[in-house]
Amino acid sequence: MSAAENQQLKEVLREHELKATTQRIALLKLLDATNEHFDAEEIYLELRKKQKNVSRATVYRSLESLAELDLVTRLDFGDGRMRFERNKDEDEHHDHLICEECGKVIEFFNLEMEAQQLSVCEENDFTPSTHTMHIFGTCSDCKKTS
Amino acid sequence: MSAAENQQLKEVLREHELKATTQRIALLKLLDATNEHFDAEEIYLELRKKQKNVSRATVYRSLESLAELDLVTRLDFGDGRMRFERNKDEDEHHDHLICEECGKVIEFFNLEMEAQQLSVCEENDFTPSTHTMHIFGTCSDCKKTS
DNA sequence: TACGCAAGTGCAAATAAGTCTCATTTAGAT
DNA sequence: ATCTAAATGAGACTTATTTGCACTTGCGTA
Repeated sequence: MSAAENQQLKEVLREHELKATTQRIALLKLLDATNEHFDAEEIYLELRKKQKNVSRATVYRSLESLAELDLVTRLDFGDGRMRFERNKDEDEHHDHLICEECGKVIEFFNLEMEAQQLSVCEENDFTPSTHTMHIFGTCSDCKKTS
Repeated sequence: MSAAENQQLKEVLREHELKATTQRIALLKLLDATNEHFDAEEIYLELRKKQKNVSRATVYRSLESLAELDLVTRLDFGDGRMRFERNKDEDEHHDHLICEECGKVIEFFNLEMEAQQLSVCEENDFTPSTHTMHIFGTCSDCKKTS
């Protein structure tokens, strides 16, 4: 509810030439406040739970605009729906470990891997724009349980 | 049309405890013969074009069984449909460079990258099963054109 | 502070990819 | 040649996402 946070998000939106609507602000605030990787439906339900009136269509459309402007990132874990994470400031790219049992997502960054990616691109005269590296498997918690 | 190829594919299927149906043989033969990364609909249309009678449901079901047995690999390039490639013999895992302009897919293998992945998994006490590494960007041909 | 209008929203209908049901067919063991 | 579990075809269904269109709202301007 912080007015300061609202104000800041309004500015972020305007800097990117998007109208600062209550729906978009609520959406950004939600993503800012979580470490989870929500899908569109979850975002929709969370916003509703918080008494924000918003429609599914708006959630999808907002996420699209925000992703285009790199304010959020689309994540595809291969299970048929897109997930979204807020692009915290201008921090470094990270990749994901995804637990196939509990769905937990662990973020990681590996400099050497990034370097290898660039070298692969050079070898193939390929100009990279983005990349995704997902490792699927079993997390430590789930190993204990099983 | 080679009877020898048919025979070989029949055996492959049987070794994996799948009935060697004409549909599955045609599907495998198609994937064997191409370097493209077809999606289910494309596979369906290609088979129809070749006068093979097969239904969409069978394409999906066959691809599922074949993927489970590692005879084909599912590829998710994040555009909302799964693509498939034949798992040539028992060769090494490879990753993909995907041209965002022409859709071309270049396969690569990088030993150092695979090693880094394992080390990331260890650091996080994570047991990997599979991974995907996709680099999106512009291929050399498309760079020339633009 | 009120006005205008393009940008944004809500709703419901439309798509798109993939899955499921069930009656019919077929591979392959006997 | 016969039998039966496995596989298939047709189409209905599901789930995620997109779109058309009438209505609303930010926000620049008077």
